[in-house]
Amino acid sequence: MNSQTKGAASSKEGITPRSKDYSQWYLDVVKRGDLAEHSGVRGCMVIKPHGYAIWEIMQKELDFRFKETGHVNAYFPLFIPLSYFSREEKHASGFAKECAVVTHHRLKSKDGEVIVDPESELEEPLVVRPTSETIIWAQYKSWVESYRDLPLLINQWANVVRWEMRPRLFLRTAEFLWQEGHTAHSTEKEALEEAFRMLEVYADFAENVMAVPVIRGHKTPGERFAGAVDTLCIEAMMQDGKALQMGTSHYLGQNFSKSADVKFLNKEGKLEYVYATSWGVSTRLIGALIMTHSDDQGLILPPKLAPIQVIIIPIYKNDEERAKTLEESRAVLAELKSQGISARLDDRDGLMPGAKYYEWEAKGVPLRIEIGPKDIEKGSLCLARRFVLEEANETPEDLRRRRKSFLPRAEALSAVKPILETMQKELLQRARTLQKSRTQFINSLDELEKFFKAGGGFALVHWAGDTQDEEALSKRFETTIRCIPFVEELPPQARGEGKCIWTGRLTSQCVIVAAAY
RNA sequence: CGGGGCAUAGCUCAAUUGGCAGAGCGCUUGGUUCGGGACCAAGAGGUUCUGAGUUCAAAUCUCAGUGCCCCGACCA
Repeated sequence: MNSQTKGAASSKEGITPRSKDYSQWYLDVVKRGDLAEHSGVRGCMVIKPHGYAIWEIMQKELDFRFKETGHVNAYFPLFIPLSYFSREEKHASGFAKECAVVTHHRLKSKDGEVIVDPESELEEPLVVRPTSETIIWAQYKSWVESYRDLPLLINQWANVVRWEMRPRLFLRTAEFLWQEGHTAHSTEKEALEEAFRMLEVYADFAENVMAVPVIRGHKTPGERFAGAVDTLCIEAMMQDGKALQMGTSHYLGQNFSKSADVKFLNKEGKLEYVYATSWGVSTRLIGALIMTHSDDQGLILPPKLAPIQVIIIPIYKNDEERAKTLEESRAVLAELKSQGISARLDDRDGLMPGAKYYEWEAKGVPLRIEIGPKDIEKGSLCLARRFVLEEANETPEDLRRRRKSFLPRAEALSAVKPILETMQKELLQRARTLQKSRTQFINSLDELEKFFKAGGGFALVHWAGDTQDEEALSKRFETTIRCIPFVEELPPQARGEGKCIWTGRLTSQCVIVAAAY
């Protein structure tokens, strides 16, 4: 109970999650945003239509970027024979504690109950994939013979199961949806380039579609993916100052090709093991979206990810007005659609307009258009934005007023697109400002302690410790080393040499320490 | 998997010492309403998580089980 939002982000800014209990706030946003709920099935969640619509847009945007970088989609089995796991030891032990295993294939009735038929036990248990490296590489063995077969650039959209003990909607559930790319290359250089390229695809998506600023970096050896030579990641800061890993891209070296025995003949006619990468992002991204942008009114969606970008609310007192405003609403709807904007008309009768405002705000719709008799009379439209960037010294009332604007009809219609674009930009800008304001370069353990006691955020520290030092640091501050940022990501004072905060040794390596989800 | 808490209408929760199963919200129907969460009236909705025990009597007490939430360990 000490990871609250006091400090940097205060509720007077209207951007901050209602105070005391960030996780309660999070659940509230998920619920009122109509995104997902826990199902009765242990650790699993139901993604509701609105939440799934967001995922579909994410899929579309990501898939487009994968195709642009030369990848194709395929699909591999859900079940992995247990023996496949024993081929890569580190990988197997990394996932050993969280696997669901199928051992039987039949049910039968006994005393009015349905039981697992003990006679149907499988000769070899099947592991429900926690990730697909092993089964995909078993397949690649028969696909690769020559350097001419490379590179193999394949992605799959799938569900995976990791038997986590503490589920949290979108952030950590027993089953989740994701994409996993698995590529094979003829040289180390090319594979490394691929790993970096895909990390950049993720970073670009996070920042330019999700409006979530990220730090690109390497994981420390202790945090590396099981079986990887190097793990690259993007880390984002949530509104409470905690970090969330949004995506990873692994350089696997020849580990998996050796364990699956995938060799190719190179141009010189020599037999060589292929070089591999894998990379993935999951529905956790939706959790990141929620925790980055939303406020006490509920979800805020960046326009590029909003299944509904504009909601039209007609206002009327009687049948005559109803007919008129609905007619105008439909005309406006058609014009927005012709602009390629995703718009919808809320023509439900019997609900007060105000009730609809609250509902669509909680669902994160970026822009609302109110159409009443007065607008029709004046030939105007009322645009109400879900989010505007706050100005210095602005009162909440001013802010609320500024969210609404009344414009002549034609002007309003041509303002919609620019407003959406501005909102997209400003959401990123606000998140970036928060991230910067809570990122601090720190060079003593005392200061580090103060920093986390005061609410925390990203601490940039010089680090030369090993995995054991890392564990000790984690225990002491209840934080982890999130990543070793690429040099370009660092502010000037964090570049170059400095004393390791833990061992005192001189080092040029700077890391981010933070509490994490 | 370890520590703590909770489980009653769709949701949030009441129910005094063990004594008739309740409210608000939501839902249905009708009417009046509609520029920031409307109002009135009528109505539907329950195996009080499951199983056993104590008792004249259990939502309430006891035991066991299950599920959920919070904290740790683990994690995309």
